Amino acid sequence: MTARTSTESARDIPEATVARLPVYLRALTTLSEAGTGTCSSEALAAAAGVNSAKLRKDLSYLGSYGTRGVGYDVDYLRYQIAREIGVTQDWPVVIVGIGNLGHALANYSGFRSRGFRTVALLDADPTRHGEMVAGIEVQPFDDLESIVAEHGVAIGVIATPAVAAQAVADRMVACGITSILNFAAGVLSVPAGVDVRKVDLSVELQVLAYHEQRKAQGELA
Amino acid sequence: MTARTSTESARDIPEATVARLPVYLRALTTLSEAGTGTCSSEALAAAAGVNSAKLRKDLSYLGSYGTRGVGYDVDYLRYQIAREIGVTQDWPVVIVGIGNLGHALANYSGFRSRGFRTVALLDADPTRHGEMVAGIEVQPFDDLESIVAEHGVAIGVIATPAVAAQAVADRMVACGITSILNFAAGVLSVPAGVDVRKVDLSVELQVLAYHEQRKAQGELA
DNA sequence: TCCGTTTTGTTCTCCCGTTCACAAACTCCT
DNA sequence: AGGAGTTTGTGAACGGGAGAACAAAACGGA
Ligand SMILES: NC(=O)c1ccc[n+]([C@@H]2O[C@H](COP(=O)([O-])OP(=O)(O)OC[C@H]3O[C@@H](n4cnc5c(N)ncnc54)[C@H](O)[C@@H]3O)[C@@H](O)[C@H]2O)c1
Ligand SMILES: NC(=O)c1ccc[n+]([C@@H]2O[C@H](COP(=O)([O-])OP(=O)(O)OC[C@H]3O[C@@H](n4cnc5c(N)ncnc54)[C@H](O)[C@@H]3O)[C@@H](O)[C@H]2O)c1
Repeated sequence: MTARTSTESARDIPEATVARLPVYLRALTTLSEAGTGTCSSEALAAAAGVNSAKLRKDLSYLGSYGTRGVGYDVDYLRYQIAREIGVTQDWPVVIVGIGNLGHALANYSGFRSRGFRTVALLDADPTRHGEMVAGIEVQPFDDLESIVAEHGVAIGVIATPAVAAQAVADRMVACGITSILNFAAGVLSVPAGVDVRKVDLSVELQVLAYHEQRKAQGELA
Repeated sequence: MTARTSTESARDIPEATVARLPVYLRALTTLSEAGTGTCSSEALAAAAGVNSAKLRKDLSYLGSYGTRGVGYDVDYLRYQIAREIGVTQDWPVVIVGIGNLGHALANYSGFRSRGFRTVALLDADPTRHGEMVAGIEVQPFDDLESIVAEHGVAIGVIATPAVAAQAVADRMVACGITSILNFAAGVLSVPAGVDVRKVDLSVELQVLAYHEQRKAQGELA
């Protein structure tokens, strides 16, 4: 239902912009680590791989954090974007399905360093229980409810086979998870108010194949 | 350069549509396996998780493969989409960087079944050489050129740390690879004519966090 | 053969996102 | 203090994609 109340918080930022903010954040972190104190929209845009006009417009949705004639203070802007995205706080995450992909995700250090803390690894297969992955013990999927309640988990990752994905999503939603990152193929149906993002590597490769095929066709002209 | 010659092949399909064709393809495969011979745009759209008008418009770019009053022949449409995307043929692929993620990718059966054949696993770390992953031996990264030449590889996957990604991409491009799927963070710069698609899991999680934060804010109203 | 029903293919309109272009604002130099 | 040079923030034009709506086409039954 999500009743979209009147206060509806501050301004709302276009989806396309939201998807780019993390990219800017990473570029700023790189610049900061390189010792850069200030940068122009042109320089930051180059580092992020976008058009500078687009970058400025994106940043303008957050407020006026730059100085005309000078540019942006790297650390200040970085903090503002991090705050806007919500990665100044720590987000507890559960990963369900500790197979090939689940192992890789659990071992990935990039999540922790960006404000996401894996609080549990869950799998339905009893033979996997007790295994330690990246310092965390694999637990039964049935522990989901208690873990979510205990840690206040809002974000869940699904790395199970496609056939199990909908059932896993249903359980997640039922116990209060409102954001899901799904690696399984197929469409997940969830109630309004729950966000789902899907990562589908096959689609990516197939899009590449399409363009590749067109290049090949063009060559015999 | 890619000189975009005059013939420029048939009609060109909007990018947004190209990205959805693989989704339709998967939905059709599922329907076919379930024994469905014919389906309406409404039914297929539901299976693919999109609007039916959008689906029909997408399909109209390929041609008129439906029958008014009846719908689409599942297997026929499936073949037409597969042909358009280019997955009726077999695409040889190399994966570079056989760490956490590289292992998961190599073990993933979904690629093979969709027309992508992993012909080599490459890593710069000598201690990994000789290891068998999914029936393929990990080879030195320096074998890249000979493997690409031998198998006519056009698509490369980068699963190395971010610092190595640009160098790997350069080597790939130099030996004739024209499509890259990149899992490493940061921006790859490649010459015109080379397609790069990037998968960034941190970005996905951060977008979820943004919306999650907004939901939380709304609640205290 | 003719009419009602179903469903496609396409046209039209609207909206979101991208990009251009420029005034406003700030710095630095003289 | 003033002018030249920079760079931001934004108004406006533009392009592409999403969805509604409908005419054209096929089918089935009488
Ligand atoms: N491996 C990859 O590189 C890759 C790439 C793209 C997509 N995917 C997708 O990601 C998913 C996982 O892939 P994978 O290669 O890790 O598969 P996998 O078979 O190695 O792992 C799946 C895990 O999920 C567990 N599981 C099964 N049903 C479950 C349930 N109901 N509840 C909890 N856990 C359950 C299994 O025990 C297993 O450990 C698949 O849907 C796959 O299509 C994987
Ligand atoms: N593991 C994940 O779930 C995950 C998630 C998101 C993004 N990523 C990204 O994917 C990439 C790989 O992640 P990972 O966890 O597998 O890292 P990893 O360190 O486990 O593996 C990297 C592999 O690349 C090899 N390598 C390093 N330099 C190389 C070079 N120049 N040429 C060839 N091979 C080289 C290393 O020997 C190692 O085997 C990283 O950029 C990471 O940020 C990983």
